[in-house]
Amino acid sequence: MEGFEVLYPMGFDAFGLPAENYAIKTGIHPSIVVKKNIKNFTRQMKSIGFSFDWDRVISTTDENYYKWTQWIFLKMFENGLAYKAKIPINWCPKCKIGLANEEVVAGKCERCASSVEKKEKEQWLLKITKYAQRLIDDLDSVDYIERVKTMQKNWIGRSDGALIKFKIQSEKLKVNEDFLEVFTTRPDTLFGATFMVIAPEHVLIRNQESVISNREEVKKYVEMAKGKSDLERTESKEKTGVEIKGIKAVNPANGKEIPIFTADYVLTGYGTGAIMAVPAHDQRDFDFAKKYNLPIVRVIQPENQELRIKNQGLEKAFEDIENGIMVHSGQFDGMQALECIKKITLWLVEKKIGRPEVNYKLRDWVFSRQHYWGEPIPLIFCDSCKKLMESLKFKVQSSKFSEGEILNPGWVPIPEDKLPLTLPNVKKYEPTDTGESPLSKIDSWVNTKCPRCNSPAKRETDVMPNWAGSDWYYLRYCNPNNNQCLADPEKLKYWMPVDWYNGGLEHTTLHLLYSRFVYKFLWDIGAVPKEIGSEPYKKRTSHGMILGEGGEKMSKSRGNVVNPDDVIEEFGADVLRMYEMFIGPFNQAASWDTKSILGIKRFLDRVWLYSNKFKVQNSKFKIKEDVNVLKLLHQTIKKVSVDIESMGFNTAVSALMILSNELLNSADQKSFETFLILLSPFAPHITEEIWREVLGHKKSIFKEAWPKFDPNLIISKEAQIVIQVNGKVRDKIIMPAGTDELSAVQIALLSEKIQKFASKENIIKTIHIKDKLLNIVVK
RNA sequence: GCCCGGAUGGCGAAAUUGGUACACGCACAACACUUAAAAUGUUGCGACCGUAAGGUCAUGUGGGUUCGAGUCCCACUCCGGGCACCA
Repeated sequence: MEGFEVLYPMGFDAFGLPAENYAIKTGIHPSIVVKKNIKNFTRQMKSIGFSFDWDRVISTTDENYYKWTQWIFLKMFENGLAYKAKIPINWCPKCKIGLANEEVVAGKCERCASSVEKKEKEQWLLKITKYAQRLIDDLDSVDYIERVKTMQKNWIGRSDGALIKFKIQSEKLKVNEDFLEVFTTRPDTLFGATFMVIAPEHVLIRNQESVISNREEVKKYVEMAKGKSDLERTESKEKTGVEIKGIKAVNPANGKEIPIFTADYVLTGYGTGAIMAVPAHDQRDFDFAKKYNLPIVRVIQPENQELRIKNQGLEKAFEDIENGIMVHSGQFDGMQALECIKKITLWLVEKKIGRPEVNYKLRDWVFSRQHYWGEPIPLIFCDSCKKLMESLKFKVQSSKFSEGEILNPGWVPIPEDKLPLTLPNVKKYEPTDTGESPLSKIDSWVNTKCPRCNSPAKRETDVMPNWAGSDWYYLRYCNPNNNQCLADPEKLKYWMPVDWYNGGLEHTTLHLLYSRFVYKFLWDIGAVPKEIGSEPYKKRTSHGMILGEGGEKMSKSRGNVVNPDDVIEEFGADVLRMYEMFIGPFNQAASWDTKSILGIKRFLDRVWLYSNKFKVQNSKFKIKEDVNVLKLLHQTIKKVSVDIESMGFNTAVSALMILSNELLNSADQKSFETFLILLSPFAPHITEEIWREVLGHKKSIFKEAWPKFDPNLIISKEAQIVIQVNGKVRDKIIMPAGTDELSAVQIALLSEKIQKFASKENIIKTIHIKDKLLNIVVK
């Protein structure tokens, strides 16, 4: 209605666990269920009146779509961004299947309640960490709600610090044998490191096994830690750990021997999987030191004398680096802690015991799933190619092999012209008892020929995670049926980047970040035209969830699901739409309340009733234009226009109601029509009906131009000034617009109500905000 | 535990940058219409004191900054989202 061409697409992304689990339960093939559900969702969305472009619908489970999802994976492989590594999966020893995190409830298998273990498995990973810095930096160039930017930045989690080497020596031999490397953001606290903690998975435990004197105890602890998820390991308030006896570390700053512990609050995935513990200045280390009675050495003192006295008790770690002075730190004593970070890092480099380092929390993306219902990974493992690669060793760089093949010897990509690699039919959808995908049971599919050397070879049987399809769908919407490439570059240039992307907040760190990564990769390799820019989405907003009555998430098991079909049946689609918009702020969760829906129904009923006056009296029904109503009408045009842009739908509806309360007594046809146009995006069905059938217009209301407000009609000649005395409201006086402070005070002092509290004599000062407020401060 | 949000009448909520707290709607009550009910319309509706005029107190809790705080700062409580294999 404002004259723009708008691409507003809808599609279906149905690979993943829910469809697969349904198939396991019912034996119906996921593709059949997915088709059925898509049909139903489409019918429902159409009945609500969404203005999607139904010619561009895509489905990530279609062969013609996932052909390109597989193509993207091949490109990543080719460019060395995909690699195989051993990654633990959740393993249920009784069911003999791998479990998703969601299927593990409090460390137990959701189906059989036995304890879940970690099992190492070779899986494909994507090097998203290579893009970490760009994913942070480019956030400055997009218009995302602040909350989303913050969450992404924290998730990627850049920290600047230092890598420090600690020598390890066996207690008996006193010989330097090994070393432990730690990453720390606080090298300034090095002198305060009184012990070290390593993750239970740390290689040091294996490497030093022969000299560890309490081997059994350590092993037991390591086993126990295997059963816990990262979340469980870090969430427990009570820290646990075991000292690794028989070896010690040496603090390189002061040469002191310090004990080494293993504790599950240190994770392998972050940093080096080992930390130097500085109990005086880190709360977790502090709690650990208290529990195991370890020395706590204060190396930073509060600068402020008062704070210093308050802090002497050492009941808490002192983490305030901004206001700290170094103590007990040799040549660094007396320095500002903040400044000391730089100095001590330089010193580490000089002494060759450390160096500056940037670390990210972000981990590489595990891209394998041992399931059936996903895109097959289009790679083939060939033993003879592997042997050839190994024999070539140093010559491979100048060879015909891609980076991916060099990185993953023996893995050969399927030629692009053989895509899509379609999912074969299976009879059973459960993963196998080895933890492999059910695809591994289909010999005719697994056994194949190497596309490179024609030797017998085997297909990869893992499939891709659900995210794979949704990483690039915005590109496909621009050109949904292209068989030659992802999407025609000219079409991409026309539509991309996405102007406005709305989605749930729960997608902020995973889907949103993954898709930005994949887009950047495609942009780097030229699969997406350079002109579009390095970010796929210009603007990102998020909506809240509609909860069931009583504030709980709608779910079948709770029996509180509201079916839109029923609401539409009883009240109509427009009432449903407007109720959801009116329910509360767009970005906040809201509970469904069937009672409140009546307000919207009454509102639309009144509109309908009023419109019929124009019909009955054959358009002769006419009332003089009322200046005040006209002013309100133009204020509402402004309000509704602004609110739609900022997604203040609840206040836009409220503004329309306020206008209707005035207008629907006295409106002439012209004003009423303007009101209808304002209402049309909210209630498209009823407004179109009135527009054409009642008012007799030939063209659709949606062909009308969006109304513009007249600024002259909004300006007021008078203003109500709130008069406060000492900040308390004592009177409200109407004054001519633009009254200055002096006159306002004079007028205010004439008011009896004000005279009770203020007079010329006791005024200390006055604060005046033009046309709004006057505050008189008295003694 | 860590990261990000939120808390305002009986209820959903409003309050564009610190400037009239509770707009709009629901529920409730009274009245009108009706034989009656529903629907519709009109009016009232934060708490306390007061016939009223008016006053005092109120935006999760406790402190602070300010002429003035729902809004800013500090500490805390509770609730929601995320924590990498639900998507």
